[in-house]
Amino acid sequence: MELQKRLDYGFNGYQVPATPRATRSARKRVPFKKRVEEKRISAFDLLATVAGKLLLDKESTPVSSNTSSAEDQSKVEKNTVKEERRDGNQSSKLETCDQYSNDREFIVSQLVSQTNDLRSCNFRKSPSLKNDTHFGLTSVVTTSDCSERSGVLKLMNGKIKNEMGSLPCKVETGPFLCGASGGRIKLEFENKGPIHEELDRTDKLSFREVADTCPVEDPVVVDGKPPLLVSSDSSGKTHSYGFNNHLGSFPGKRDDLKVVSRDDDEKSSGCTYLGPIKKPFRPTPLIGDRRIRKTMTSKYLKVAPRLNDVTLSNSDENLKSAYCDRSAYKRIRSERNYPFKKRKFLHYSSVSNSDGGISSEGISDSPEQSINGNASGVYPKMRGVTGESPSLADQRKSFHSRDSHVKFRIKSFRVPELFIEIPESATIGSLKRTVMEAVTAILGGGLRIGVLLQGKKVRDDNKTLLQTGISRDNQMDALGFSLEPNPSQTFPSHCPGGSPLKFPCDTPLPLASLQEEAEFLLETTFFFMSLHGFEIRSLYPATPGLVTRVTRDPSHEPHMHNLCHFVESDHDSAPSPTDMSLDKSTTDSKALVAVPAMSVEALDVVPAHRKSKRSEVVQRRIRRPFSVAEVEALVQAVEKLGTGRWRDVKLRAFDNAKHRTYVDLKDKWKTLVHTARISPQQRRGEPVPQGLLDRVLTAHAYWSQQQAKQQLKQQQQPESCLLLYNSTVRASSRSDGGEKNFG
DNA sequence: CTTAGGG
DNA sequence: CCCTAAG
Repeated sequence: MELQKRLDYGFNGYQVPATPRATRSARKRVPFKKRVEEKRISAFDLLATVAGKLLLDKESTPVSSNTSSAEDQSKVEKNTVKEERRDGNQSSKLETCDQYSNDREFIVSQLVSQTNDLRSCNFRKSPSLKNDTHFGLTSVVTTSDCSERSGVLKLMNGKIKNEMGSLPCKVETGPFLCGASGGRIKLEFENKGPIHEELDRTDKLSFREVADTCPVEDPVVVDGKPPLLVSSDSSGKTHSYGFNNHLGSFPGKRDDLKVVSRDDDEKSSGCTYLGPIKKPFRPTPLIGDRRIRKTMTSKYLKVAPRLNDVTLSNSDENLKSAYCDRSAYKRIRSERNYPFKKRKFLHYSSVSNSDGGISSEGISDSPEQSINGNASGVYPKMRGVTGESPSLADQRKSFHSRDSHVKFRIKSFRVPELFIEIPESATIGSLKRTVMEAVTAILGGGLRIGVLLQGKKVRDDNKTLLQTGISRDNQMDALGFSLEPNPSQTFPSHCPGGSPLKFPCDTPLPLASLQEEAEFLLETTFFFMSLHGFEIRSLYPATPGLVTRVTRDPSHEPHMHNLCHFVESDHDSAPSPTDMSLDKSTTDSKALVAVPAMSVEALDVVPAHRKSKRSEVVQRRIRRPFSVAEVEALVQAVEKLGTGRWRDVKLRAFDNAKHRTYVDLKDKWKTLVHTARISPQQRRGEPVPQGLLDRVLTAHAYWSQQQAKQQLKQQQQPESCLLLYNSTVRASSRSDGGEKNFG
């Protein structure tokens, strides 16, 4: 047999399209690699910055001036990414962070699979599935050895757990403080190991909160179940005030979501957010691409504000805003089809409405505010000493008496809930990327920190912690932090029809750089993730400093592998992502689109001018050489239909081959012709029977001739056309129906 | 969306 | 297999 030569254009792999058409159109054309160049690392800086902000070290001398005077430096020691899935009615974590030794937790996201999505992967169906995304940052004060951190990505039972390794970076947070500015804020993040200075302090307490749990005092907690777990540091040496911040899950309106119907267990968990979304993450509107324009119909991840969440709050404003959001959302959806492909960018949804959408004034006092923040989990709560042991309390007291420093420890921020819709046939790589994108969108919009005290937003940045009362024990429980969209990123001008939406503009806190940082945050994060579970590292240019620090944890591979196998099994035996782990191709974004719930307005509002297209991680489809059988089918179809009707060929012979588009078939034919013309020795790949190749040449010659005649026909006068036509019919013994039959 | 072609 | 211009 002769070897078939394969034309190799140098691509390493492709992703398998879930749906040929949609997939194809959804595919990104811009190499992710090109876009993810410059500021990868800065993303982590942002992370560190955010975390750093929350790690406050108040000094005895209050500064009346602006917070800008404060100098912050932080080193990020560790970052852990986790994705957790909650079980339907039980707001229990399916999987708790097994490594709390890691001070820094980055809980990324949860996946919601829809009815028809990834069933084979054991994903729960949307209705019963509740997903929460957590984005947590924790300062490092642990004695555990963090020098070597390995990122881990686990995907099991619809749950992706990723633990990131070290994220080394130093961040200087200038002007902005976390709400209370009077004091000087010192940010300290250690890259390696524990911060020794703090280890010895006995006046610190560390608290850990279960990811899904909500603050006890949280108004939203309907069941009254205390979600918060308080734990002292196991090391016994490190004591600090720790708290978890939760960005409430983004409320998505069920009606609007085709994807997932959510359960109400969130209420019990008290982590739902109802505020309007103000800040959209800038979408990547590649509006210019006509192809993508139409494609966005069904495949995408949606995150929408939940109406029912709104009901939790009493405030008319909230309801109103929610309503507005909803209508806005509808409007958007109806009027706009966002290109599926382009929807790489999830819109950043704002966690708090306090800044803008709602009247800025009444918010702080309104009951719903607290409800929102607490219940929705939007506002991270600083865990108080609830249930703290006497000794601990004493320690803390002594601490306070000793000096006026207040230590904050933020265990994590919760990322808003994500909804992801992905075709059953989607690859694991697609799933990964989808999650990635969703998280990226949320985190990439630029963040700022909001401080909540007793459910009220502390707007005066110049107040000292002391003045605010944050330093008092009784206030600690009521202290919360929120991640909020950066106001500066909103672009009112982009609002459709002079959008009714208002954007926060009260706080100039965010640094321009912060936004930038935010954009790269996830990107960078995923860089690390890619080293582990996501296997997308090839997409990112190596970042020596970072890369070297992260080690791959093989133990996590199995999960991914299994899933991959599952998904891939539907198709031909394409190499599973695992197999191609080192390859560039891993993710398939075609059928996947992520749409942040809060981003409804964001879509309208957000400009896409951002240079960052980092989320466009779309990779090539996985390469799937044609089998002899396929070639046979192709040849047969082409013999019948000719070389100019690839769509028909597709329909005729590859209708059920989802991964073969007509373009693919056309390309294959091209290569077949080429193969047939070259010597057998030059051919590569699976040998194609010579007989088949002969037919290829024959058919190609025939149809080429036909094509030429066609053109001649058109150029010449009608008469000659008829003549030509007649002669052609005779010569080629056409079959009826205009299809050619080759013996 | 399809074709046709270059990469 | 990707990307795009054209229709």
